[in-house]
Amino acid sequence: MRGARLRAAVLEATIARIESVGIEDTRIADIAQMAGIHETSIYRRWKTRPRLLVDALLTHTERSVPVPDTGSVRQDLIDFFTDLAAFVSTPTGAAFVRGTVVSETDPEVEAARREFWTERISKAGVILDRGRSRGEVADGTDPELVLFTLGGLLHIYVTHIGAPLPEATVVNAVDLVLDGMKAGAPSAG
Amino acid sequence: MRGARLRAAVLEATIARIESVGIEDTRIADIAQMAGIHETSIYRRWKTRPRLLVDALLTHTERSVPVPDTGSVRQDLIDFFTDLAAFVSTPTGAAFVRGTVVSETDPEVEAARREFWTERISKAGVILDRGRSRGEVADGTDPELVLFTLGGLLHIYVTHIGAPLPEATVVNAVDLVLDGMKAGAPSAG
DNA sequence: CGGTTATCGCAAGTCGACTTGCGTTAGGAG
DNA sequence: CTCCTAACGCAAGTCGACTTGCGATAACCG
Repeated sequence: MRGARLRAAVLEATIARIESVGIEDTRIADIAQMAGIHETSIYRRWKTRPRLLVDALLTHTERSVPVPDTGSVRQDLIDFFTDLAAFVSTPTGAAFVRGTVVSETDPEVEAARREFWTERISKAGVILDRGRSRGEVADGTDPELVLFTLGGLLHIYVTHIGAPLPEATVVNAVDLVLDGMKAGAPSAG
Repeated sequence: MRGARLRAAVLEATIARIESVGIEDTRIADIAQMAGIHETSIYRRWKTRPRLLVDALLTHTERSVPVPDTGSVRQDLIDFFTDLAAFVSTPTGAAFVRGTVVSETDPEVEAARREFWTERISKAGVILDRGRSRGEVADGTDPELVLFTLGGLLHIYVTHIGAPLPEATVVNAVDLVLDGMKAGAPSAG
């Protein structure tokens, strides 16, 4: 076992461990044993535990960033953030949100984390763009601000509230933000 | 040195260490030495490092939660969150926001963290209440949702973006949220 | 198919968080 | 002022993250 095969095995073992015992009790010694390789190989390739966790979580989540297109900004935003809320409510999702934060001052993890979110944000940006071309959204609206604001709500729930966040909250938040974005609204921006 | 005096000395040493070498390089052995007490005393009283850090940060920040009252919801919100943004941009502030996240699955820290934020949120809630009684804010508005949404924006910036967040962003975010709250707005709820 | 080399296995060790058992003393109760 | 007990000092040890030096080999290259 070496190279790409080893990497795949370790990543798979990492995800398996996170999902079975939680991210806290995921020892790299256990991962190594489960992957059938030596502990040292992990440290030489990933350097630190946070990096391995982020790499595993990132690789495991890369797929499936469905950006809805229902013809309504409101519905698109609700769908998108309901999906995100669902993901963030799973053990893996919560682990990812919190786990990336744990890294603290690690430049590598910092970069990976930023990349992950900015990618998601920019992809979701088309929701706002389509809405604007449809006349649903005011011209001066900053897509990034809207997305970060909505995303921040989910984020603070996971990291500081701990509560599962009812679906109604997403709808309410979208409406809250949306009514300030509608073309007919008085002073949006 | 014992009891309350010991506690004060340890807390002071902890803050000093955080501010001089950063939260990452703050060893409890160093804190013990700086406070002139033994390492064991810290572990017996605080149990874990995160708990000590949170306690120190919390005690050190307890004061000064100024809730503005300018007569305008918009200005009140801008002032409040600009202050919060400033705090969160300081080393201690960022350490607190991120540090509380580090705690992960510790019930004690979880509780302290929740208490900290809910206290702030509830205190700031009067801003919305005053606004509603003034007719600036729609009746159906959920103060908590608004506060968490705005707070979440700051939070995601600190934890995932890392950027200092320009003052304009606070203003824009307040306007974004506010225009969905105004009594004249169509569907705020 | 033989040679090169980066990658891996293995052992031994560092470092910091955290625990435990026991002796000692501060500091309040009476 | 004396006694009592919870709080502290100290030593020794556990555990997991992370490092390092060296021998072994898998995998690509020719």
